[in-house]
Amino acid sequence: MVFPNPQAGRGSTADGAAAAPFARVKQHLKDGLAQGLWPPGAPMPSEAELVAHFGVSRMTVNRAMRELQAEGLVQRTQGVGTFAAPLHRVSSTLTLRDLHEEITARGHRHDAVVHLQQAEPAPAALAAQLGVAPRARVFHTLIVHLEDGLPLQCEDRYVNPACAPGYLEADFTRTTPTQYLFEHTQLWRAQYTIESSRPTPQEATLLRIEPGAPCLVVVRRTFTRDAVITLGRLVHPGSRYQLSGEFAP
Amino acid sequence: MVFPNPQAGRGSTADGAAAAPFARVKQHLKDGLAQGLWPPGAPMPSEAELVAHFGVSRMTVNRAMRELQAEGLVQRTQGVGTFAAPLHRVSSTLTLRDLHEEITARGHRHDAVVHLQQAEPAPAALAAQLGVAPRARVFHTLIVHLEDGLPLQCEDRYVNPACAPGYLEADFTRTTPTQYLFEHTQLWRAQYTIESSRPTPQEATLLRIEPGAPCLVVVRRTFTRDAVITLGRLVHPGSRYQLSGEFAP
DNA sequence: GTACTCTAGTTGTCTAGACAGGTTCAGACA
DNA sequence: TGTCTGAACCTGTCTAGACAACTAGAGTAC
Repeated sequence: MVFPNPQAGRGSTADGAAAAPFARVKQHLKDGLAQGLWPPGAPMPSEAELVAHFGVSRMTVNRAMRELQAEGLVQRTQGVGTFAAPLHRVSSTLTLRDLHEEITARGHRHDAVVHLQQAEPAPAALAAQLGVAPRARVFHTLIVHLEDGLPLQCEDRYVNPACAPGYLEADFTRTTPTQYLFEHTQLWRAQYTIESSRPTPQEATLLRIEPGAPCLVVVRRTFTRDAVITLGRLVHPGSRYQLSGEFAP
Repeated sequence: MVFPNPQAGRGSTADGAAAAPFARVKQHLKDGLAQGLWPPGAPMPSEAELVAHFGVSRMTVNRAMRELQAEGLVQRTQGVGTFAAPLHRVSSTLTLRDLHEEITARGHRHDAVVHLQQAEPAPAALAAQLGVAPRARVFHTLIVHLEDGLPLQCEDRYVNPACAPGYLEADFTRTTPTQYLFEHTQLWRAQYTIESSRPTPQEATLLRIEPGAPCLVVVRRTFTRDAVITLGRLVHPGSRYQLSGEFAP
């Protein structure tokens, strides 16, 4: 079994020798993987080998390996061994932040205009998606969010009354539905789709964009352990909004 | 300090008592968090308390807590304690799969039409983004991917020749640039943005859509540890393509 | 040749104890 | 009143050893 040079690609001191055992072992393995010392699928040193090589206890080596496995860098099989993971897929944690947070984090002003906040009978298709009886009353809000006065998001949202009975009394000029639902429901699971499409005529008017302008549309459904909490359609002018993310091993 | 009922919300047997110590402790804590027993910011039991309550060793409790921290469910501060994490952000791992994989996984046929595969001098702006000298030669491909004969993605890509010298010789009707670069470079970091915009006239023609049709545009940059590997603009007709993802604690 | 058993090697898990480093707060002291 | 000190408590880390579960391959009996 081969070992990468612990000094490669880093400063000369304060790491290879003096560092804590766990950090030393884990960094050594990450370095080796980054350098391509163990190509995808290749067997990596066993825990016993690393114990002997570093003079640390097996628990320490085991923790390093377990964390690399959690990070998707290696694959382990009991009774067989540890192998460098086949190439990391380009994936990333995409965070759908609360819009209020996002705008204020940019140092801008967030305003919300509530166009609709009422209970109404759900059409059959919507009722099915929310998991309520057809024609049952559901809560409906239509809110436009502005960043420094410019419309950034049109939020059309239906809420299951059973999950958030007080939803119609909330003041959505002071808090966002996202935040309200976070605080008043037990969020358990969320689904979303992201697509590009044209706004409806109403959305175009509310967002003050031309009717055919491309929009980034996020449809989000959130669930408690058992029921659907809310179904939201978030429409953003393509010219004013983009999602971004990053991935690193 | 309070403890949730370990049986709540689950089947009656085979878990609370017989399960392995580590799994038992971790599930207990996750249950309590899911039930809202420790609201965001509330102090959770200390390791010593959990050791006494479960009759396990501290290493076991520590591992459970450390993993919950890695999952973002709790926050820990040395000398202070462990606290339930403030609101779980709705975040999710968004996987940008290789398009070939994605199409074949749906049971459809994938074809690629290579419109351009050549070296050309990089304009200043592009050179800066790729980290090469202005007017240096870079590799350029323009490929349209089709799903069952229908254009699904227009892939306009620039590649740093230093990272993938053989790029121009690859047969991109048989493999995708994404896959080629995965196999021939040391991917280290990736950035992407997702936005909605109109296609360029050329893209509209290649994708066989009307000029003003909304498109989902993903711009992706990938890096080795030191250099930019590639810069790609992936344009998808909004009517034919959407991203989706899911989040669960 | 086939089927079985045994063994060496590997990861998975757990324990009991130890020390280090950090925070908080009460109490002593000036 | 203000400041320092020390105790109590917390997490962070590491060790040495143990047993369990699993796999792959060598060897053996049929």
